[in-house]
Amino acid sequence: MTATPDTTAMPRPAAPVRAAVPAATPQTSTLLHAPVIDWFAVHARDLPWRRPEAGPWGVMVSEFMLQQTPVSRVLPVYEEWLARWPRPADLAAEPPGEAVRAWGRLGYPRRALRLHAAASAITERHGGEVPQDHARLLALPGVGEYTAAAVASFAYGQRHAVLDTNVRRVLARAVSGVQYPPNATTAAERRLARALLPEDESTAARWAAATMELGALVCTARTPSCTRCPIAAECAWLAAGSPAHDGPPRRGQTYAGTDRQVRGKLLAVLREAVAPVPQAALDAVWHEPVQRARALDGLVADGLVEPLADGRYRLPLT
DNA sequence: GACTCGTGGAA
DNA sequence: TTTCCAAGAGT
Repeated sequence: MTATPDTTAMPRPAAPVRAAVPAATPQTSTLLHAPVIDWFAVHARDLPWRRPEAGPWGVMVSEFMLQQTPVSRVLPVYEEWLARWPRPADLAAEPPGEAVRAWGRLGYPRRALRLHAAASAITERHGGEVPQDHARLLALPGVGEYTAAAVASFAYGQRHAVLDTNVRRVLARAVSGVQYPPNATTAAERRLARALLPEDESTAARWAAATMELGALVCTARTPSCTRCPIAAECAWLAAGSPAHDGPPRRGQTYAGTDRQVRGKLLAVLREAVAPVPQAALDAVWHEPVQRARALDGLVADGLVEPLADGRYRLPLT
């Protein structure tokens, strides 16, 4: 286990005091790796994007769809998507509006637009092959720190810290001894995740998938099944008596009455329509004209909706 | 860092 | 019924 420097600029006077995170010693790592990886070997779900035939493109599509959306709702859309667009170039060859339509009700439809844009970039810049390099993945539209690491790790077997909400929760409990991680990912969490990463590349990739799956199936947000947990004996949170979360409340998301709800209703009309939609059809989805106009303007600004010269609207052709 | 951005199922 | 929350990214 190599100690990773946590700063790139070495001379730094008055380094900030770090939170008292339990040291991720080599002993801690080796203690956790085997149980979690062995558990994964037995309990991993048979998800289509984990099968060899999915390939890097399948992995990437699944990662886009799974951003803030549960597996159960992604499954059918994923299958249709890969059947229709088996390669990035297939998707890039169609208008972005078709991606938005096929996205259906997965939510956050800008992800569909970004996946289409990513497919175009892959086609143009990478010869139609999903890049392997983390930096090149990160440069694609809609690919952030998590997704770049996930594709590099799951599709190409590389060694990366894959920090999603599941992994963050597992580490918060097992190592840091708290019920929930902070609202936003911190530098301390990244340090911890990197320190816990197995040295061996393929082991690291399995560790990433295994910790994620553990968080999804056992170490869940609401009612974790600690009796089924392979590392219950090592869990700092359990050892501390499963103390309740303290600190600021985790942000709830109100939805009713927001612009997001209005945008969703507007876009739903356009997804179902086979021809451009007249203004009146959009006016019918929301009573309040100011908010309705703001939502529609936002959709146009985002490139999710295309206004026509005759006053009608449609999903974007370009 | 704080916000915004959809949707629907489960507790 | 209301609340929570689900493999985040971009601004």
